[in-house]
Amino acid sequence: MIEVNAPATMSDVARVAGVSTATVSRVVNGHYGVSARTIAQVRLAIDQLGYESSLVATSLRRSRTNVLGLVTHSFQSYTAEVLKGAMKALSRSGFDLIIYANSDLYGSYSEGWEKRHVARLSGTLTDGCIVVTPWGEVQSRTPIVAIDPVRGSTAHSVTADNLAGATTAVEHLLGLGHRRIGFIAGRASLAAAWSREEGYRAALTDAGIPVDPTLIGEGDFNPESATPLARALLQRADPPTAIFAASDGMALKVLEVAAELGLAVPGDLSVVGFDNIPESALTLPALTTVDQSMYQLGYEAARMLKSLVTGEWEGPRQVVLPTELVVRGSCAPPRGATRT
Amino acid sequence: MIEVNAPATMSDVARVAGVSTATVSRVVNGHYGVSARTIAQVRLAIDQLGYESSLVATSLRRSRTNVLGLVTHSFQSYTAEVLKGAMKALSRSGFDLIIYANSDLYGSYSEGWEKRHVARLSGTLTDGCIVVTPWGEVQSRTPIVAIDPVRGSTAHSVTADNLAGATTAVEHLLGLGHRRIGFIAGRASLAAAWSREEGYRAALTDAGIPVDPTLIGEGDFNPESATPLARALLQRADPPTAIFAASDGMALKVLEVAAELGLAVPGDLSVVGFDNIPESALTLPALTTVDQSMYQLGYEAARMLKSLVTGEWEGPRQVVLPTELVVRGSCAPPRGATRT
DNA sequence: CCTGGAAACGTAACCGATAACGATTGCAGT
DNA sequence: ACTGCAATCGTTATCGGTTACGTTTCCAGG
Repeated sequence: MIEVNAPATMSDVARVAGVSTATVSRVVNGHYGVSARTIAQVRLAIDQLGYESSLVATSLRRSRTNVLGLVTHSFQSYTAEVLKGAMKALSRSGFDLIIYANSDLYGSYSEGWEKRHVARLSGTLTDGCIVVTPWGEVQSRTPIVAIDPVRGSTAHSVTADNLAGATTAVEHLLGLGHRRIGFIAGRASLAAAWSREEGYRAALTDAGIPVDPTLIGEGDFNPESATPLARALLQRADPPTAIFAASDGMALKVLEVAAELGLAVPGDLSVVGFDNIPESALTLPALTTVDQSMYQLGYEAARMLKSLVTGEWEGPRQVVLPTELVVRGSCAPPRGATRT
Repeated sequence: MIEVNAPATMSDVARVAGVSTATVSRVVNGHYGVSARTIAQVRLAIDQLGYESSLVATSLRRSRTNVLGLVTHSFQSYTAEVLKGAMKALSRSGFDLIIYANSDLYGSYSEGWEKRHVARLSGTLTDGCIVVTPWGEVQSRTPIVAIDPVRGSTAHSVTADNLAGATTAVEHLLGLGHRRIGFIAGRASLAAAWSREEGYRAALTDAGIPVDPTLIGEGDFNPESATPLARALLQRADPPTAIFAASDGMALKVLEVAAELGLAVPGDLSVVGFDNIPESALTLPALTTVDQSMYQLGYEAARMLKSLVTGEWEGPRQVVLPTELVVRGSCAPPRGATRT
């Protein structure tokens, strides 16, 4: 293999092999209609020049590119899990994955980021896109699969069973004897946030406890949003004995506020989160939370998108994956209560 | 904004605005030579059609694309840290980031993956690439920055101060009174592995302790490689009282083997790792290790690559970042020894 | 009124690859 | 030798933009 300065192009290969670019293209793509001798010549030239076909040129010309895109608002620890799962689903499938992050939009909280990202990719580069936690509906000429879609979306999506997970979490607190349970909600437009709140309401209602709207704080999944809400809940004359937060990030902030106010966890206050991010195992006490496997979400999303692109998807438009309660140290019976 | 099925192309905009595509291009790219009235017309058409320029077409024609690439062998939890750091360095710089993962190569341990990935991107899509832990030298027409390069590489790179980190780790063990310290090495071709072994040797030599080659196991950073090596070390007639592993992944396997052999950590055996991956804080006992900030590595690599592309890089070819010893519970003085 | 030159804009080649189509070759059958 | 049909291969238009270059417009100055 000869290392050249400028990367070899298809016409370089064609010149060296003494054929036309069309023939090189046919060899590269395994099309019919090339003699064995010519194939060998072209292969040789390709090896000599270290030729690798340009993703860009191929994408521009072809309708199918065999590349799937993934766009995300920001990179978190769970993003790596999603990517791992997606790559597992794609391994040796012939589909490559491109993750695109725009430097202007990254980290800023501007509406419509997912549309712009997808538009940039789906013009010609990718055959379809996975969108992680979109804030709005995303449309595209090519298939889209959302992980954690917006509420009311009928588009293709993969999501955890947030309703059941939240119900289980609150039932866990109820089982410990809690009766006044606060809730810190997520970004209202997201289906995940809505389902988790529904689970909270359902568990209480099923236990015959009326839902007290003043015990619900309107967070937005952004951890910082939880701090003032937790403060407000815990400084009331009649504070809740437990708080269920719609995400681990927010639950961690609840722990911070509790420490700041001199409340012992789980002695004075029980806390439950949702997501099971790695950090929640590291706090003291470790956070009881609801696990949703981001790996699994990534895996299913990629599998679904792949089938959508090839036109062989048979499953439902919306895939729901199970969740699991992870009991750690942040919950205990309320003061002066006996375990029911 | 009208939602159309097929994404609007530049000639669509040109037709609607009643100008040529060249003029649209000039407006989009802010070039001189367009009247204010025409600019307004074109802007209007762009908004009406929801036009977004095609990354692919632009890349193909232009030499500069303002997109940087990042390629990695696999997605790990630390990969997200690298990405976070890189995006921080790139935010509002005008450079976007593309991460490319090939489904054929992913997870398989085939030589030359980094070359193929980079070739795929640098043909035309990106202005430069960050390569995370390459296994070989990577060449390209466009600038390359390696995170954790191969040994002996003179190319641009960012790496942690592995030598100092390893030295500190072993000095910590020596300070506790250990004299027979085993070492499980990493993939020999990587500079990081070599430096960590050098640090191990240097610390021992400085303490006047001869290096015993039979106490060194040849791992490859793959956690599984450590299991038989740890077993061999610990089942000797004269086992070491401490083991320093060149990565946390391997150190965690050492803990497993110790448990399997009925050895108490840190009572019977002290263990130190390297990397400070999230999991090392979760084990019982938690792993003492050397922290290298992957966030910082990603940040510096992106900053360097950006400057390299714009031609304004003034710093050294190789950037070295400090490390820090994180003392947790996996180390104690050896049995029957007093702290020196 | 005429000329010169800059500003504004269109035309067309081009980036690297693909694919429809046309041209050439080889060979079997008459 | 001639026809006919495959198999093989080259030509060329094309994907969506960018840009060198040419053309037109417009206005100031002589």
